[in-house]
Amino acid sequence: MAEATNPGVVTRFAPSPTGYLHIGGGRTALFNWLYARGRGGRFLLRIEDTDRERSTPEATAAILKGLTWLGLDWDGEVVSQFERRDRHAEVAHQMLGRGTAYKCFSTQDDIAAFRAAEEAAGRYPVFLSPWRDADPATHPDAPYSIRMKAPRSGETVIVDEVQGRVIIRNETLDDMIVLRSDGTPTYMLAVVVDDHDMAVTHVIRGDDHLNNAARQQMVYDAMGWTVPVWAHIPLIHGPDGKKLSKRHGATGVEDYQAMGYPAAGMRNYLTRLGWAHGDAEIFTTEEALAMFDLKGIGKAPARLDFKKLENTCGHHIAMMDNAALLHELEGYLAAAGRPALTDAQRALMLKAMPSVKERAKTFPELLDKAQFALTSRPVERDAQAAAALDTVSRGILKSLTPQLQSVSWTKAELEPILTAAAAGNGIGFGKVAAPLRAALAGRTVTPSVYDMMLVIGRDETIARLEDASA
RNA sequence: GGCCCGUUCGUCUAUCGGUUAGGACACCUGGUUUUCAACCAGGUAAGAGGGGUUCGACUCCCCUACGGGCUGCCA
Repeated sequence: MAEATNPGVVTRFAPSPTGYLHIGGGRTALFNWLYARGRGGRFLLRIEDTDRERSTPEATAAILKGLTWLGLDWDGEVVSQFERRDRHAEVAHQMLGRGTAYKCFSTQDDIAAFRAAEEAAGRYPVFLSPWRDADPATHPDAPYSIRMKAPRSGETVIVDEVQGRVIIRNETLDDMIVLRSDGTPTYMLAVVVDDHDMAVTHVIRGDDHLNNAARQQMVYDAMGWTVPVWAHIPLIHGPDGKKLSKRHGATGVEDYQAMGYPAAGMRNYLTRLGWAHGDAEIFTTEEALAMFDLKGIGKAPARLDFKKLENTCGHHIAMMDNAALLHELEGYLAAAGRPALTDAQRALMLKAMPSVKERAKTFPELLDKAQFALTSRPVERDAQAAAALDTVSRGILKSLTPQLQSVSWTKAELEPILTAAAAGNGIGFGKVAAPLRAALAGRTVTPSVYDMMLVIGRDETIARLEDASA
């Protein structure tokens, strides 16, 4: 273990339910999960659904589905941030009582006017509320928001496990609103209250929150709460180095499932993207759990590389258990909207697995390599296969069938027959293998001819040879 | 505009002041082979630019360039 186990660790993943689970979010969740689980700690899930306009139950369901597919399980119930709004408001009022927050009667129009005037003058200062130090006796009977009374001088230091010491001068930060004039909490307040109440010890999230951390830390301080360990990780970029967006194609975790990448491979790849532990490249989830630490996270944004993703997935498909592979393959079929396997195909697929899994990087590829087993007579032949079945070849295939009737169906018994056929016709084995592939699979690129014969069995083999030589 | 973060082979990265700058993916060459894949052996390829500090900088400091983020009564 890179670090001692620490059952006291509590991490969380806190997405906004405004779409499906973004691949970057999936990686953030994975890092949190690895960190907590690797230390015997807890991993919590909170849905930040305070934006009622954009939050949907469908999005929440999609996020849970994405996490589940990735194999990331969370402890306890999923927390809805929206449902905790009363608690947030309570804390805002406690801040008022502590003198660390104040009522602000400036309207949004006032603020907009202030900003417009400052910008016109070429300045971009923070908004300073005239109500910050106002005598409560002068408070009008009007709607107000609650603003944090942030320090106006000095600096806030964020000690971050990834970013190091980040110093923000307090004068660059305004008195952020913690409770809106309609009584609803803002995100900045809600995250802090929730993380505190949920006893989160390590906040591992995208570095787009790094600046926010300073203001959030002020809330911790204002309430006298313990600040969690911060770890702001760089975002993932597309292959062109730009922030990952729709135009890069796949951005949702569900897209990757539908493209046929195995979850174990995704976990490995995503773990390794922006994190390193020496030369470790291909590892199991158990190994990742043992190795993962915050120190190994890089500060620069990483780009998605599909070639490496595929290579990583190929290793995982090859090392996966056949039955587990079949099960996940069926999950892929459903996710991709492809027809499910019949019982017969399922049995054949399982039988074919050892001969195809070492040559596939994705599920579509696995299916394609196993096409010989999943297809049924009459076998459809592509152009090259048809060309391979010339008159001479058909004659050789025809001469083969009687011999195949009686041998025991093992590679050891089959091999002498085929090599003899080649030798008898004065040709290399490759020249016999080509028409055999064409007859058995309808293609010229297939797994080993012996593997195919053993998987589909004697009767099917003979029938296909007869079809081809007729 | 202000503030914050980043920059090592094409890509992911190792290095934590002294290395022929290492590994992986990709790519190229050769081998193996029953086609393809896999596999084996080689190879091409890197510390953004400029100043410092130091006996010595990829490593520490400053500037510039480029990229990203924040700058909401969004999250």
